Amino acid sequence: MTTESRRALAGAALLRGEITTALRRALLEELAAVGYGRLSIEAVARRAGVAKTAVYRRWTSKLEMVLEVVSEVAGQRLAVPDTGSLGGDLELVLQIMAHTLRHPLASQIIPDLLSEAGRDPQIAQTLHQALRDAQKDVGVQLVDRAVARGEVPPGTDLDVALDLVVGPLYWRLAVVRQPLSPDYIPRLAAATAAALEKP
Amino acid sequence: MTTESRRALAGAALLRGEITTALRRALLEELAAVGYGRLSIEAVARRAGVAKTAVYRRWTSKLEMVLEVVSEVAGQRLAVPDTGSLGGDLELVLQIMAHTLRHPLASQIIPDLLSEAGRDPQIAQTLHQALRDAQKDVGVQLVDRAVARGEVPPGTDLDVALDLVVGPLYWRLAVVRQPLSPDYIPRLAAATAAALEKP
DNA sequence: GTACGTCGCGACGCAACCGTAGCGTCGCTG
DNA sequence: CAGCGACGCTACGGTTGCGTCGCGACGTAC
Repeated sequence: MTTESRRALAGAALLRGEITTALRRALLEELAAVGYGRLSIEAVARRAGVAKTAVYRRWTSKLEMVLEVVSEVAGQRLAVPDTGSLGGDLELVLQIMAHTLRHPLASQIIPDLLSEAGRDPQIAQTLHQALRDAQKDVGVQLVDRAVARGEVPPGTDLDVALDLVVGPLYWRLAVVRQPLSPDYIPRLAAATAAALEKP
Repeated sequence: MTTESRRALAGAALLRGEITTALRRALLEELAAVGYGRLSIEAVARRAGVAKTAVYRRWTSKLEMVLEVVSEVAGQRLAVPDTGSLGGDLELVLQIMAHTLRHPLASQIIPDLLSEAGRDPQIAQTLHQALRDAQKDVGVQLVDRAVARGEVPPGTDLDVALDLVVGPLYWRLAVVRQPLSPDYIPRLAAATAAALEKP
């Protein structure tokens, strides 16, 4: 149940939604600035301009707070329109990915939490759940379509295909952090399409 | 100048190499266990079974310690033998990468530090230097050879090519952390070769 | 209009880590 | 063989974050 709905239902003096919003925003900013490891509840409250107890009234721990806020952001589904060809679909998906990974907060938070997922099973479960869902979207909307069009053979290994689509751009933007030349994404899309089309 | 060479040169009562070694090892273990953000010098010394001052005599800060130890490990060059075909070379490189990324310490430390590199320019410079060198090795030994063989066109975009080789496996092993099926690497190598061979 | 419940806020004791100073010891130097 | 320099170790004050408690304020219900 969201804070707002609770306020609407009860009409009583419950959590003030404006402060919850400020805390959510402050959490993401702080997460990007110092990372999960160094994240302190004090700093989040300070950044939101709010007392520490405001946090403890809403979440019981740093982990719970991060999981709730992040899973809400990460849970958004992605609709990929059908452009009519595998190459076109690929280019569109890569453009969307690039747009997301270029966001200053996202480009810091995503690699940080993914690395933390190697230590904390709860973070791992939450993030890998979100990843799996997002990848399934891409797999269904992109690979399955290409199979239906006859562009790729039906026996295509979905595991390899997904890694081929997502891996290079993530490596480039989130790991090596090099800028993209203007025609990088079209080239990458073409090369990836070639990899998928060959049996 | 290394500790050992200083001892050999001066013959005086200098840093004991055994303790330096224990600290290096402890640093890597601690780095894998808690990450750079939470890393404390106290914990490293404790893990090495040594007093805190032993650390401060060798390094002035946590950052300097990490940079020194990590850059030594990361600086090792990679020689890729010529198997005679692009597909064979690719499969070999991917096998070596997979072997490295499966090491328990490396699989934790590498993503952690790479994510920290987004915040700390010094870490970024050190790591991206190492990455650039390693990628150049792969580029020269793998792509250039393929061009010489006539397997790929001379105008191949090296940026895209390198991301295509490294990205998918890194994504799979270091980010999603899913196990590899036995024929995953051959399939990935074949698909990547197809992506490179098409102009 | 009054009483009650929940709010945000500042203050508190506790624990961990930082970086440094003083101590006794060991081994090379002359 | 005497002296000295660098060693590792224990101990210390200062800082930061944790999680909790009691206070006054505010709005709702009766």
